[in-house]
Amino acid sequence: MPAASLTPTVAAPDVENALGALRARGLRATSARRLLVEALFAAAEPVTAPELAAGLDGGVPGADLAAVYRNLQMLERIGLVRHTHAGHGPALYALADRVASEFLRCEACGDLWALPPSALALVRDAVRRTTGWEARFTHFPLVGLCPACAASHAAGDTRR
Amino acid sequence: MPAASLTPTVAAPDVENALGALRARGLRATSARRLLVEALFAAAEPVTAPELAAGLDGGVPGADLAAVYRNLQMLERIGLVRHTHAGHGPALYALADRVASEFLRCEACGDLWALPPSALALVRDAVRRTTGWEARFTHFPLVGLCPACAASHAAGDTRR
DNA sequence: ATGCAATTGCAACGGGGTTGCAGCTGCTCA
DNA sequence: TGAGCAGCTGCAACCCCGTTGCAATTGCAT
Repeated sequence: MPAASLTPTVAAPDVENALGALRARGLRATSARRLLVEALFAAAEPVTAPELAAGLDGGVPGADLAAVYRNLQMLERIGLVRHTHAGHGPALYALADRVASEFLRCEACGDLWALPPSALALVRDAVRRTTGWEARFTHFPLVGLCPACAASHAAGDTRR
Repeated sequence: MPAASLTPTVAAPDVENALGALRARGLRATSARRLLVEALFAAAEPVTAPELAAGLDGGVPGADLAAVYRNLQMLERIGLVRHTHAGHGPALYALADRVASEFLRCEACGDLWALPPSALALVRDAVRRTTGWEARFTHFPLVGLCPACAASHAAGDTRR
């Protein structure tokens, strides 16, 4: 099943509002979901599902990873949440209206840059002109070498 | 451990030559490796490790997946082999001097395009100019929407 | 309050790949 | 030619990231 994260973004100013968005769609505002949404609002940066599950243990019953995944998936279907694949590790989740849309990941040092959507407009233009594709660097990053690694690589670097 | 597949490509005209490249580095040309290299030479397109292991059962002892992975890794370190991540499935391996260097993957329909390295020169230029990065679409593809999906998406598509 | 479908929590599973280790085997050197 | 010994193999167990099945629970509309 392809077609992921192409849902329009939904912005929620706060936890109550986000839960309201669920109820409006006939979904239930359960305590597990409240905790998850609170954790997402509390997170400064995109976080992994295990991190979210770990952070959720403010509730007595241990936060279940499977439920976290299910709920993240549902929140993403709704448009409240978005995730990115930043390398080989687990995906990073964040409230949809918070993510700085575009990512670059360095293949050599692993560094991840987050850029405002406008920053790569020229790149998207070039892709459109030369291939007809509509490039998106939100769900999967643009991969390459960051300036530092590109430099050390151009000079005959001696790593390894 | 980042830093993958940045080794310079090594071309081997045939199986004997490839095995020679191993010996030249103090590595052993074992029968398992011979079978693997033969399978790679026989493959018309990039193949997965499980496919390689399955194809290797010309030898009496069943080809071991773990050994296949270890040997692919080693061949890649040497520069004889390269792999690409074409979506969510397993990685695709091929002889380094055979891969059509650049890939585009459609997030909506899953389609994968392979383009000659020159095709994305302008894109790499745009990336370099606007970010200072050296983009590479060989190991991880450029992700976005293919022309068809971009069109149906622009029109208010009703999928889902 | 009551009913009942939506959810949870737990455990088991699945794909993709890595690792530990005992035993086998290319390769080098006498 | 064959002995010695790293370098490998094959097997099984394991790890990570998620997903799924299912019985028990719980929102929430009535």
